[in-house]
Amino acid sequence: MSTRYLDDLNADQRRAVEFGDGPLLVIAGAGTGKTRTLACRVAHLIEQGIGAERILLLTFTRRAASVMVRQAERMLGSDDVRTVWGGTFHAVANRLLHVYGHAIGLAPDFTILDQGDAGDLLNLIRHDLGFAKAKTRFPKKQTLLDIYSHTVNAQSSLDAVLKRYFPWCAHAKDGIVEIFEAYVDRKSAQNVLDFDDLLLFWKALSELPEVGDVVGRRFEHVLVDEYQDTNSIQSGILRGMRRNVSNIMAVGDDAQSIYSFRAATVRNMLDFPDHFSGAETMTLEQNYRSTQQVLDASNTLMEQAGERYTKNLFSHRPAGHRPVLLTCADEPQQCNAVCDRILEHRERGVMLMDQAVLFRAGHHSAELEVELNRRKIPFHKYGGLKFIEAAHVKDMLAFLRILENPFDAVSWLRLLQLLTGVGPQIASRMMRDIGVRTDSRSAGDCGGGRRQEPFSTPLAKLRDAPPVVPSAARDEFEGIRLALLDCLDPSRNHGGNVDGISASGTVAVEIERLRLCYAPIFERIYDKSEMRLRDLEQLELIAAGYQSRGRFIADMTLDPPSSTSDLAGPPVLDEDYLVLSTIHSAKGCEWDVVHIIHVADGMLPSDMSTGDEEGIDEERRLLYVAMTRAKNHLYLYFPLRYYHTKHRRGDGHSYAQLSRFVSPKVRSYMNLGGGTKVGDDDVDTSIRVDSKSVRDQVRNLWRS
DNA sequence: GGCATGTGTATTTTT
DNA sequence: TACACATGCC
Repeated sequence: MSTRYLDDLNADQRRAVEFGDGPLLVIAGAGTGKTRTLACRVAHLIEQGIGAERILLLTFTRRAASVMVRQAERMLGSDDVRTVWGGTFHAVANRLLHVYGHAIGLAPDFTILDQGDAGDLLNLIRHDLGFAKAKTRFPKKQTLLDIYSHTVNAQSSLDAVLKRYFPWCAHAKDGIVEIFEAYVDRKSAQNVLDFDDLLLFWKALSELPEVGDVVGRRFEHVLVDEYQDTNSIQSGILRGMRRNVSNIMAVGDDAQSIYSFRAATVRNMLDFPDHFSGAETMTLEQNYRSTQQVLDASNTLMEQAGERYTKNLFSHRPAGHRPVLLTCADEPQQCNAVCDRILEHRERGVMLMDQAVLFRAGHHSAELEVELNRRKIPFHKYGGLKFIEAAHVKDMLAFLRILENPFDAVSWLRLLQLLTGVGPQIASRMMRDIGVRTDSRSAGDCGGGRRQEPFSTPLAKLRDAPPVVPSAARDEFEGIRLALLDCLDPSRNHGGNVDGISASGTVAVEIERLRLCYAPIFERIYDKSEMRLRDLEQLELIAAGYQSRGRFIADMTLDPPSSTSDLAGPPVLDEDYLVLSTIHSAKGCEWDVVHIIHVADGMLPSDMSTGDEEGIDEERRLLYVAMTRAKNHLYLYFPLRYYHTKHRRGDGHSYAQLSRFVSPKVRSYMNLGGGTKVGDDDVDTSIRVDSKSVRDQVRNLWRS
């Protein structure tokens, strides 16, 4: 028996791995080997004779799950581990609901609305109910979705959510209620679930008397990563899942809780002993990632937090370099400084892949990206706008979603409106013609869990009694119609659509077919269609790896390709590239060299979050997360001056202030430096004063 | 009435 | 840059 992997653990980690039955909470600081501990736990459980398929490993991203499974695989030297149920709450919910959803009246061919789709649906309702032209200001689709989502995820009343987080929308409460009602109805009529529904339905499922027991007992052990970033509904799910079997291990770090906008709450960690009786708690404090210098600065940062945290990380790694705070004249200089440092490290042998640039908001890297391109430094960007959010990619997925779920009105609406002369009204009429209901009354019978035959539904009507089409759109519509029908034609498609499993390679074939009819529309609507066409080819390439259309669509929705340039061209294996990432997306990652840019008040903390203490505390934790990603070298960059063209006020620039988090005490653990070797004479340090008016001036940049 | 087109404006973080 | 809204065209 090869238990060699246990020898690599320290005493605390080992206790966690070898913990017996019952609930366990592990408080694991940054870089304390959390991932390895979880992976070992998985390996250990399997070695103890627990079937891999009886282990549920809930992580924050799909990638985290697969990393751990691979590690466990290596430890055991076998691929037994593959059948572990690993993934995000949402992905697991999707999988379980396909199996057990019928128990709560869900047809198994439901499709999932991503954030954009959900917003579109809300917007549609907002228009239908006449709130778009109301005299009083009414919340927009994104705000509506945020309110809805927060209410669901925090499991709290609409009143409370409005009052606490959206006070400026409180006046519209009645209308919001009306919209939410319709939203719920329409989703059910269309056989679609949004992200929140996945959790909501899973929770309901887990709480059912009989099926809930079956679902819960299916898993002997439940392991949860990043517990500090779970929300109330997720905690409810876990309690539902552990009514009969009490084995649960949750791992988290209260100092790294950065998802309160998704209603995540540290309370889940604090309340763990109440939620799971008999729970034990352990703490991991030895950091293996960073040098003591990086930890000193990070620990000091957290000392200022409103709440005191009990952990203090220590490292036994040999002394390294002090973090560096670089003051730059302005943003262009910041870009130069970052590039210079990156290349310096590269020349000293640090691969680009072992370096990362981190920032608060997706667009903070815009200028840097231009400079990187100019200097021909390859990079992949994580977070921010994604491949999947591009209009043309969404169009193609809408085609596929209609094939999967012909009642998906959001997708129909999207597609039909691509046609010339077809807007919301005509599209709705056409949908009614083929039996896709846009209102709240259910069209198909979704109860009973019986799968719809592909041709018993709108697609049959599309084939046998096509709707009337405006003449300008006739040709293009006919193209779409034939393409959709071709995709479902058994003679062309190796048996077509049986139980959602199409014959091998069919999804890719479908995309290829659909692209034919989409191409002319595509070229009419979008410019730069060359670039966009490549995206569609890429989509087809990804689809080639899938057998089931349903799986493909679900994966693209729940776990879309995270890096924009992942898809830019054919992947070259030994290609070296720099990582750009939002801090949120950098969670759980580590790099040899970390560059944090825009460490200025208004950026970090974001002035969107400086309203209350809690918000500011979370921003501080964000900087903490960013800093603790560094293994050996940590750089913080701060531009003194921001140029702004948008609000033409004064001379077009204003002075920023160093982030309030980088206090004198924190600075005392850093080396201070100018941004660039060239052009330092441009820096007028005398201007850097603690003046209120300066601060206000900066704020005016983003406000008003 | 309904759609295409132009203009202005606001842009955190993600499953 | 993408979206919401207003205007003008069929």
